[in-house]
Amino acid sequence: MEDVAERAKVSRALVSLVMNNSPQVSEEKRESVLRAAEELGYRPNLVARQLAKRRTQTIGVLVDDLRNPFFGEVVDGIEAAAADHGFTALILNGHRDAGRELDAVETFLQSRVEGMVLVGPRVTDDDLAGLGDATPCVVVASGSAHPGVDTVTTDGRWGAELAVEHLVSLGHTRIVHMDGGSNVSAEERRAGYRSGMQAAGIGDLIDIRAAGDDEADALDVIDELLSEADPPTAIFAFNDLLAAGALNRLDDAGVAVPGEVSLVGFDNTFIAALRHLSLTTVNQPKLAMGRLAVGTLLERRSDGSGEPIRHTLKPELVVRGTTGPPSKESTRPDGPSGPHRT
Amino acid sequence: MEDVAERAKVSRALVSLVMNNSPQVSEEKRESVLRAAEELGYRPNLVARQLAKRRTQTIGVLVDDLRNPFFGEVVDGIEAAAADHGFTALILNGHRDAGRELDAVETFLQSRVEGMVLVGPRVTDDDLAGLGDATPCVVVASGSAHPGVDTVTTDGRWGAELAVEHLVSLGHTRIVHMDGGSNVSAEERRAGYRSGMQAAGIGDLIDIRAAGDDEADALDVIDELLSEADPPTAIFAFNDLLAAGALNRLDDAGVAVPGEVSLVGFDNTFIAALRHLSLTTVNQPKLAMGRLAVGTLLERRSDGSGEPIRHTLKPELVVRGTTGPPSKESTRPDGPSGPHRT
DNA sequence: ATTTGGAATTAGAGCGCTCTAATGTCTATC
DNA sequence: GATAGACATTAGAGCGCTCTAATTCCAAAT
Repeated sequence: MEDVAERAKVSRALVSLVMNNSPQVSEEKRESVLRAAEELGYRPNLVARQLAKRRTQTIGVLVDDLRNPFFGEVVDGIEAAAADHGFTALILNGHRDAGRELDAVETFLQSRVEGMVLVGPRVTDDDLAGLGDATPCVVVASGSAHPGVDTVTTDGRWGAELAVEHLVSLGHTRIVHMDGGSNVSAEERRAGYRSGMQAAGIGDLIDIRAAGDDEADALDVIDELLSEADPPTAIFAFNDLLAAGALNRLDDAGVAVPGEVSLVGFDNTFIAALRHLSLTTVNQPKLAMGRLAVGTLLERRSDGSGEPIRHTLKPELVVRGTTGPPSKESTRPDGPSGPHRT
Repeated sequence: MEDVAERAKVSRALVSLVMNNSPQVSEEKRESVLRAAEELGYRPNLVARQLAKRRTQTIGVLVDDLRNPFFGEVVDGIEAAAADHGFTALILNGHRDAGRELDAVETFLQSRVEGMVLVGPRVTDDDLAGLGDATPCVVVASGSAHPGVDTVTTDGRWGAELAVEHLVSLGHTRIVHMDGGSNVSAEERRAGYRSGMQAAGIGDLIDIRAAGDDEADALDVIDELLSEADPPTAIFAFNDLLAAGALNRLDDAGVAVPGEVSLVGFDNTFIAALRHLSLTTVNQPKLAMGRLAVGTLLERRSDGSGEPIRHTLKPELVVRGTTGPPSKESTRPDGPSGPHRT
């Protein structure tokens, strides 16, 4: 910069003004500075600028797992919205691990991001407690009750109820939920599954199996289910990836879907839409969630403190090919309408 | 920091030493500084540190498309290796657009990353020319002839030959290649398809259709192929996503795979492994490529200049369920062995 | 010719840290 | 008791930029 100033025969300050294209610099000087910069291959140092400005124009984006296409889409929404407002999104990967997430958040804080959005984080509210105050923070897809952070979620409970309702309307009663394990969203969807079952009068058939949120997590559970005397006629999986894993295993075992078992996922990632999977699932508006998250962040920045913002979007059911009526022999005599007593 | 120093009754310099856990500070002072920092909620400012150190300990990672699971896995490898060496990976998204990629690279440069790895970039060598010298740069998966950048690729030509060979060995001759359009890797795979066809003595049947690298890019091409008088018995797609799109469309049209048409993808992303797709494809060692890229970067950093490094990994064919022998009526009378003359 | 006001330009301090060189503090040595 | 050497600590400059306040410049108004 010094060199540029010298070459253009102006002061450092003037170079700075040009670089920030301030309107109050004469055309003549502007050009001469630009030329000098060009000739010297000068590239402003963002680090120094950030320090001097005490602004980084940066938001931190923490992603739970880059391999899950769900997150890719949310991040796309975030980046687009961030760019619209002149912010750069700094993406870090949580690798499905709360500890690494916390490290990432610490990195964000030390990097002085002007806000951060955590997409599907696994950290607890307690962890969040110490952090949310340092900089605005919005949690996407996971939800949080911590008053210091805002949230953008889809109503997982509602979504789960939709799934159960759909299965029930097809005639299913023995509906198992493969849950999300330690995933933060798991509880909500579990609750939706429960209330859906209860609403259908089959609360006594509630059957939840601990699974997870990755393909591999489905394998053991499916094996277990198939080995049982009275396997379910329908499975509601925590997410699409888990459902895909289940589909794999069911296929291995020669179980027809939806002939013998119906299957519902969650997220509506692009893999669910693949014709050959054709997975019935619950849609989350991923792009919109990303954009909304950034919107919320900026709102909070200007607004300062106040009540935590809780955006809850309504998911919707997307019926595809993995759900159908239960096969004859596995339907219960009294059907799905009346509650079952043992 | 000032405050911490004051509170701990030491100098700013000492606080700095503690924060970088230098060995040459007494246990007593260390604890008192740590305590003061804790009490004040002090968090070192990475931006200032980077400026003062004139090191950022950061590498820039440019990803072509976060939605393609291929990239997610490569990035996982990069991050792991970067972390091993004390670097933070700064991820930016190219959104499948050369212009945005260039912006991202400019951001990296201004942020003074100590190296960058471009994963599947679409920028041309000319664009790279001005940038590679500013900081070490390795291109992954796309390849580059520019002497200023190193590359980590799989041998796309070889992979394409494997695919063609496989199809030929099954008895196919009318093998169409749906190419990657403007994707940088497209040319190599095209060349492999060509030489594979020629090696099999069916060079006259070479048939390349411009497609792309996303699911949606497959639709029109499939429609076109199906409307032709003499549709192919096999399709070799640029990548898994494109193959998945093709599969969708073929399914729509009621064309059996592999009954009527065989299909081969490229990348071996996790979607290819889904049983219901069961896509025959060409594997790229994604994690290894990521790690290797970082290794190469660090090598270059210490080594300084020299010959460009070109790591070329051998891909391998993964045979799954979308390939089989051509149906009787569509096999040519003279079979796949002898060249065809018209 | 002098004043005045506005625009263009610049000097210089400061952002929060690190780093070198200098200083201070001990113990071991003669 | 003086000196050296090792270690712990600190002063202060500097990283590359921005920002405020001050200065310079110039044309219009007096």
